[in-house]
Amino acid sequence: MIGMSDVKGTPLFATAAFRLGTVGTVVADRFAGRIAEHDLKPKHVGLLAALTTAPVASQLDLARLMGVAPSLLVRLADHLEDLGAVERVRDPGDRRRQALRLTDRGHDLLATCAEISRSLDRELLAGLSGAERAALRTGLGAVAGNLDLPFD
Amino acid sequence: MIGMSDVKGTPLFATAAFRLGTVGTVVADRFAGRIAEHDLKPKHVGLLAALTTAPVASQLDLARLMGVAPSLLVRLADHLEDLGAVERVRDPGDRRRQALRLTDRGHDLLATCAEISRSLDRELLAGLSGAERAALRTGLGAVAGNLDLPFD
DNA sequence: CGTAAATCGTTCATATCGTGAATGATTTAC
DNA sequence: GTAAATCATTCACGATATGAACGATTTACG
Repeated sequence: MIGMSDVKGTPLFATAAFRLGTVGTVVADRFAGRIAEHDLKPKHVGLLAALTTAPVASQLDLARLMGVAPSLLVRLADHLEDLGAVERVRDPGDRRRQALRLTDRGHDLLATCAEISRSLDRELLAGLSGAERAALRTGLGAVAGNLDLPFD
Repeated sequence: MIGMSDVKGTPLFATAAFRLGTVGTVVADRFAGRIAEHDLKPKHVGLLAALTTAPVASQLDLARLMGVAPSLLVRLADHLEDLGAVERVRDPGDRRRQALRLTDRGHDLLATCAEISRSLDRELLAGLSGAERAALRTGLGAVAGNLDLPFD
């Protein structure tokens, strides 16, 4: 009976890949709508968040971490600098490198985004038990690990 | 002691919103990479998939279902028509309406995408027990429901 | 040493994607 | 039977991400 299960295979709608892709996209869009009033886009928040795990990092390292082109990271950093959320500091040991540093305002903005995320969670997770929420969270964490995403 | 829990709140990285947004985005990107050789983008697959639940539907209905502008749906349908995956058929009862119908080739393409999704699942879910996978799937289904996404 | 190659940040041109406004054909309301 | 609404479509536009080119700096190595 080897291979008896999955003869037809999981239907497309039921795959984790399909559900993650569709649900993730609309969640990201909704998140984008809420942070727009703070002049932020999801990638800006991703950059701010990356700076909390790697307090100071070169722009190129950050670009690789986020999986975006270096030229894009420049513009993200420019915008965050305009907002006063990050500062560029030349690495004295290697003057090519621009390290990004979170300012107090950057921390504040990040705290605001965290509150928005929690508020979004209340809507997304409505009707789920505590155990179900925990299972979803750890499941997402495991998938993130398989994708080499830098989560805690 | 009202409000004692969540004094600091769930950290941003641990929120479902943040994890869904980030993980979902990279999963969607990876999926996009795999279907590219078939001349498809995620939205094309979404349209094909929508046609399996509503076998024939007007383009405007489909646009609303997918949450995209009607003008975009025209271009998605154009491309799928070029690929021979869908046919436009005028509704005889209301000749303004163009109904989209999946062709055999469309069904084939969708089956290919389903196989790609299952293959992606094997990577995303590596290391998760059967129970964990099931919990993740139902959790995603529940979130999809809270977002009014049309899943089974 | 000193020159060649690599690295980092930046700018720029370009491709792509999604939207909203305008248009034409058809249908519905009154 | 005329006016308003609906559907599909085209078009111009904004926004986003990329890769190529460039200047400044650093590293490798004859």
